[in-house]
Amino acid sequence: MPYDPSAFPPFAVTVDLVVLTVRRHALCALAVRRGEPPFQGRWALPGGFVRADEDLAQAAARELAEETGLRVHDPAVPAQDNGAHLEQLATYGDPKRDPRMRVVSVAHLALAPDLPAPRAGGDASNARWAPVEELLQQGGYGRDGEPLAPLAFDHAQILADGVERARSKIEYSSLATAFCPPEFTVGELRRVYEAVWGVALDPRNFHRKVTGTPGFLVPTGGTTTRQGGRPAQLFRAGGATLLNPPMLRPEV
Amino acid sequence: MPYDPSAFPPFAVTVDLVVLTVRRHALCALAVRRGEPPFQGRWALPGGFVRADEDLAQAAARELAEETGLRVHDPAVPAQDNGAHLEQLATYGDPKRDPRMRVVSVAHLALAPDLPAPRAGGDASNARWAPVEELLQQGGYGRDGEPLAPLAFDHAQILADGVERARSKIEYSSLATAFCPPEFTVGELRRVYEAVWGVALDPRNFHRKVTGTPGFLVPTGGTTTRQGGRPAQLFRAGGATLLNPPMLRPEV
DNA sequence: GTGTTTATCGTCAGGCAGACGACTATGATC
DNA sequence: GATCATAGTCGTCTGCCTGACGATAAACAC
Repeated sequence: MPYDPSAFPPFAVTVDLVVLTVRRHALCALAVRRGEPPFQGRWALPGGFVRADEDLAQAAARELAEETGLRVHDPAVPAQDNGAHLEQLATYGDPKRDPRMRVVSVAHLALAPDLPAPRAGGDASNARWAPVEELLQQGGYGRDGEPLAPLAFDHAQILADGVERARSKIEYSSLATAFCPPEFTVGELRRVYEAVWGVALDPRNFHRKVTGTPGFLVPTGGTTTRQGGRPAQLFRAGGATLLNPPMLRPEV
Repeated sequence: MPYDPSAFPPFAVTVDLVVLTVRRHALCALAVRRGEPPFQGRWALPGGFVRADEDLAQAAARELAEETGLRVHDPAVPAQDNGAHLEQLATYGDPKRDPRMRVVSVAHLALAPDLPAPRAGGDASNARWAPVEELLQQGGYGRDGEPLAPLAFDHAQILADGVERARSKIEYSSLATAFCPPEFTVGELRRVYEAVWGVALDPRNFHRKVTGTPGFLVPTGGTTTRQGGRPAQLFRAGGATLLNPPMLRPEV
């Protein structure tokens, strides 16, 4: 198959970001409001073109930094929590997914601790954290009375895929700690699982599981009472990335 | 961010295929020999350009049919085994991965039963099934005395990612049946797991596990002795796609 | 028949998870 | 200060699943 430059159609390649965080007991995603057609005024996932000299992961990290100020966690510095988790999610290339031209989008999934406030070029009204159920639900009205319109393009599908990836991945990996601040309690970690899965977990069994898994949590020695009640031990994420055996989400 | 056509660089988009099968107790991948530079004469994964009006999955299915004659299993006809399993794997877009131009490749993973013989445009010498260890190993000589050169482009990485995906996915899904003919025995299925994981499994525990998982296997009523020894029951793949609890590969 | 191969059924002990009781240590309220 | 509410932590018990492995069954080769 010769690589005749006239033999292949040109594509635009973008990265789209599913940025997830946990706020007020709910799994939330970052959404930005589109400023121009198509889908003008509708909410969409943040994203942008891949530049000529950029790798896909670089482009995703750049977009993430532009939208949130987050830096990407460097796997070479495991002990230091220096940013968000970022991984490639999937690629979407339906010929009609963008009405103007042929665009292939490489979606990425980012997991971040709760952040102060989104910034999209400094305009806060054009970026927000929204519960994923609200973004995926069609029709009706959001918490602020705004009518719920589906996300632009195929972004509802991308978001759904990203949420499902996150939900399944925290089962067998230590990725849930990416939603937590550098130091956190077992209860805070449990509330992350509960928000992502949308279920209630038994605090005692959860405590036994996460503290009994070698390398998952490392006690820092400190305690906190920021959640009220009895002071809780503080932990950092340990070096283990895979949980074996996994923590399976309850069925139904 | 305006979609000014002059604002984004044009990309070529290809699909590359990791086609896996099990032959003679070994996990094998389809490799094709490159006919022109770069990497002329080297082995590579099959693949090709995505056409202007094609979805990514369509392009991958078309390439798979061109290279192997396989049709893709239609999920809408679960009971009928009408082809191979095909899923998107990951996307590779390093700016230097192709020395000629900017190419983004959307890799797909295909799992197929053992096939008669590969065909690459009718020329058998330019396509072959090779054990994945041989394709991933650098230096030395293959079984036929041919010197082992690394796969072209970043295809060794793509192959490694595809193999790891297959190895982990048969843990928690019924996907291993995609390596089997429409009717198969428990022993044949076990040999698939053994080949993919490269380990030996206890036949008794394996039998208990797969026959005890509801919806995994459906007895057809027939038996066969094609493996020698006592006749074995024949099964088809059941409707279940997820195994819960999973069948974990033995550690180390 | 004897030996070999493969399939299939059973048994047993250990590990792990779900259900849940009990106790501890803080802040809030009266 | 006593009481209450809240959250954290330690145990116990039971049932399920798995790994290790014995035993039997049904074919073929000689």
